[in-house]
Amino acid sequence: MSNRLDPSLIARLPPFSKLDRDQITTLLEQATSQLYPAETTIFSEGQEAERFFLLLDGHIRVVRLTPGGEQVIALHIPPGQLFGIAQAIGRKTYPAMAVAAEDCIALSWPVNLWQRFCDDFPGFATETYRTVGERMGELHESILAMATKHVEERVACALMRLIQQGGRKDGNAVEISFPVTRQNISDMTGTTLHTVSRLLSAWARDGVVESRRRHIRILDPHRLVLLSGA
Amino acid sequence: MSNRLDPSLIARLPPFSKLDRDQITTLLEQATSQLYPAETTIFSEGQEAERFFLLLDGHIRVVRLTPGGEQVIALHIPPGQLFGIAQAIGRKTYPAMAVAAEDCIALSWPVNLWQRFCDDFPGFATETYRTVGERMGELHESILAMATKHVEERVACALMRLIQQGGRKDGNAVEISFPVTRQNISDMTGTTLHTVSRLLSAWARDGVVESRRRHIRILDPHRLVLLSGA
DNA sequence: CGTGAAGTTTGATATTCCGCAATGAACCCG
DNA sequence: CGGGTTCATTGCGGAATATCAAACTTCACG
Repeated sequence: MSNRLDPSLIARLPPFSKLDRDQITTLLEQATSQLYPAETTIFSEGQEAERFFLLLDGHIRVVRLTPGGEQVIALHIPPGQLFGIAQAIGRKTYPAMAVAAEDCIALSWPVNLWQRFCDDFPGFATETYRTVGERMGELHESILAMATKHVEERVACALMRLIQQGGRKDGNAVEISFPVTRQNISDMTGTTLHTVSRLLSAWARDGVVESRRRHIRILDPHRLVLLSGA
Repeated sequence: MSNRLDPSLIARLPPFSKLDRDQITTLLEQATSQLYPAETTIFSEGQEAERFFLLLDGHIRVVRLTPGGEQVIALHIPPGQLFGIAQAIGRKTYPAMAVAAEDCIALSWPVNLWQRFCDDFPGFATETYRTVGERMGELHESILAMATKHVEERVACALMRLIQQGGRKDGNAVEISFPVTRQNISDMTGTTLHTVSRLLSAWARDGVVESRRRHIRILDPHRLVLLSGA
């Protein structure tokens, strides 16, 4: 809960990019900064939405649970984005669970500041609604993929989404910059970790990917696109 | 494009329920009213969002198309709700296609009035964001169902969603009040019309449903809930 | 009416993918 | 450095569901 946050941390991020130095300072003074170790649950589905968050570093998994205990990963939040913004969609409770995919640092503010931010900070409201729209687009894409594509294509799509949000380029290859298990990928695509494992093995044989435990590199992104059946 | 619209048409609908008579009148004077015959495409995915809509009567299917020409029904819009509200999610183009599931009547306004509505009409912005939130919730549910449930359960869920939005009660039974084909249901659930047909036949044998061409009645809603694996 | 189009049913066959089971490799921590 | 835990691999059999094919109903419309 440091109150020595550097304005440069957030000055360039879209929701705040139009603000002047003073506004940024005000904003930071009211913020709480916290480290969430990997696999921490930041908030749960249905829980009262008491704060909203800005992810500074790391990646968040947005997860929904079934009554039967299975889990589905609906989205990933990349650094620099707001999350836990139930207020933006007229809710008083969080619509899903947020889990730190790796060690994460996030700022957060109490909900009662939400309206203030929207009113006082030009571009804040607009940008958050754009974010909501983008996430809705991603959900749409997921549904489309689940409804029309075969497992192999869906898994390829999932990998592509992952590298789009957390891809470290390395020559021709791309590595997913945060830890991902086979189980995680199966939770994104509605399959089993077995099937994912088999697919990755096959792709590794063909030189499309390479994978260590919890880490995946795509050696031939182009071939992956083909496999995704775009 | 009548300008003799009765204020009572919309005065009670959530987005406008807090407005006084004069405001409603102003609002209606600026609106265009139009009939969209069944199966009409009201707007297409990617198209410039020039107007936003309020559905007065009928049901809308929100559809996405794959490059391969398959279609997926992501949502249904019931009467009384806004749709085509790309502005609310920071977009300049419609994110999906809207098709009239039956004869529909809708009001629409040019986008340049959107900001005015948000500023001038108390509750309008809030209500639209609530709507966006609800639709996001539905997309989440779809994803959860597609990822974790078997076809039979998914189809049962789809029927339940349909009766929730367009269900005419009739004693113990419920009838879906607008036309639905096997193909439509398969487009909602990511199956084939063949499988849906088989399931409905089986359920009809068990007395759970009854169906004519393009119309489905649920005779035993409780059994359907069980089949949905809630 | 009669004809065609759209929607539905059903069977037979094909295939994908899951579930189960067991082994093996990588990592953490004391 | 050893022991346990988490994560990954692989084979096999079987169930769920798609695909193919054909006949049948219902309806709209001339």
